[in-house]
Amino acid sequence: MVTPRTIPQYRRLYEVLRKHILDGVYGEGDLLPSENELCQLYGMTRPTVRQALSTLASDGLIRKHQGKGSIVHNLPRDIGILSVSGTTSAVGDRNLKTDIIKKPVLIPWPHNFMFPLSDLENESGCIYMERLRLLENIPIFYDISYIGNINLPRITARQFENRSLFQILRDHYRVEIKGGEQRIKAIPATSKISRFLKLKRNQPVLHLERKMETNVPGLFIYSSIFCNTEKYSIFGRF
Amino acid sequence: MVTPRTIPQYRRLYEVLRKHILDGVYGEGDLLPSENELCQLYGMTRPTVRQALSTLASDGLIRKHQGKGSIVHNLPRDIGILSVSGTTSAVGDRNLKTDIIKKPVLIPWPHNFMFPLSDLENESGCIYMERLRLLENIPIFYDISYIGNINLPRITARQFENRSLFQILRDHYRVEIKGGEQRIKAIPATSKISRFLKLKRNQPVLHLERKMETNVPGLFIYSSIFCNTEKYSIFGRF
DNA sequence: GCTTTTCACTTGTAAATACAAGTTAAATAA
DNA sequence: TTATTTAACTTGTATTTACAAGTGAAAAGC
Repeated sequence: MVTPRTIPQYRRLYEVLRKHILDGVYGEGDLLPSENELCQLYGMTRPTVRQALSTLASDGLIRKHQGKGSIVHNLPRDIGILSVSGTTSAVGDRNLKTDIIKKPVLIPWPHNFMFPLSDLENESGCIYMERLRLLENIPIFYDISYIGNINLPRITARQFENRSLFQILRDHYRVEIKGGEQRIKAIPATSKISRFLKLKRNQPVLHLERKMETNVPGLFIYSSIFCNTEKYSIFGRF
Repeated sequence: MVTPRTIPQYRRLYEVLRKHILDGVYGEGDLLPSENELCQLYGMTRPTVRQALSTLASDGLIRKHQGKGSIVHNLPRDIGILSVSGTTSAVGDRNLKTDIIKKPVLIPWPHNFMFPLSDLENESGCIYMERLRLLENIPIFYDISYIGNINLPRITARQFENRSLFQILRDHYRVEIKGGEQRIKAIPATSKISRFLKLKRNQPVLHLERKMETNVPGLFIYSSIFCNTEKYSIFGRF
């Protein structure tokens, strides 16, 4: 399997600090312990600590200032699906409910798929599902997912209501998202989309087409997401 | 001054490799020289080389594979303003023309500005300008910029037609973009926007509100960008 | 001919060390 | 008291060294 037997030290420290920030142990504007202090606290050397901190910085959770230190930033209050970086999808899971529109089924890939496919992907078909994600009972995302049918036994039998797709992939199949690419457009709502997102016909909708890379070679996850941005914005860092 | 007297080695290597990739010296799918080879070629050590490569990887220009090497990815064919990361705005400068709608002027900040402002910013006002950016003579971006009026002498007198705003800030004021945050929405085109972007009224338009941080403390650059995504998509990596 | 093993090469992780450069506050001098 | 200098912090850059782990092709064995 592709499972790393041991999680790297810098990764562990990253997870710990990330949790502390999100849990509020370190609040907005606080200074993190200095790199040397972290070395002592967690028994690592500075390059290792710095590797963890630089990941936090690229997540936008901290800001580094030469001579001062690392300052907690933690501001994402809008919807943040743009950054699936790190470990979890960045949406605050609090009030996000997921409705399954179409349960996962194994089908051939659609013709003229939004991204080019490899031969292996084409041969093995894809697992298709549709979900609706609601924030405070308002439908926000209409999410169509395509998962390459590569080494994911019994995935169509799983329950996707409560846990997120990525959580299941991580816990049961050790699949992690490493990164990806996306295209963003503003389009008028089709009748289908307006029905799901409870919008008027032709109202502007954000359309995201995403290709996500995983730690499993050859396995990609694709999403076509339609997003009602009337009340909420998509938030991102760069 | 905030000027680094010497550009770090890893930065120089990053710029060189980036240029080579964008110029096609290394093509899509090619293997970059191995880290050890780059060490020899440029007279650096491996950590330094790796620092350059990891920046390229996060730009999405290469993909690293343990045991194999660094593979050139270079696929951004869509418009890539989402990632101002690195040195230049990521739009291919080839066919991108810029029209000045409103020349830069010093004004007070608008009421109810899209981002909260510091006291210092509020006191000193902002430099305001409007630009229209055309791709193959089709208006794509209607860009409203607000620059904190902090230590940028004579900026309102400069020519913004040819060089990009960020280029001028970098060359003349040594201001570099370090990162930022943004909100994205799909909105119906107002009459003003539809006029500039040559669209029908109420047609969906992508709206980006961005706050960019610089290497100058207290200096932020804000943009409100309206984007015609009928023909082109916004492209991004994560 | 075919499979298996080995080996050389790649990137990944980690330590120990050194100095440069920005920041802040205490100590010093006017 | 006020302004300046110093010193003790911080992160940034860079070298050197070592071993782990993934990849792929050549070599060895069947």
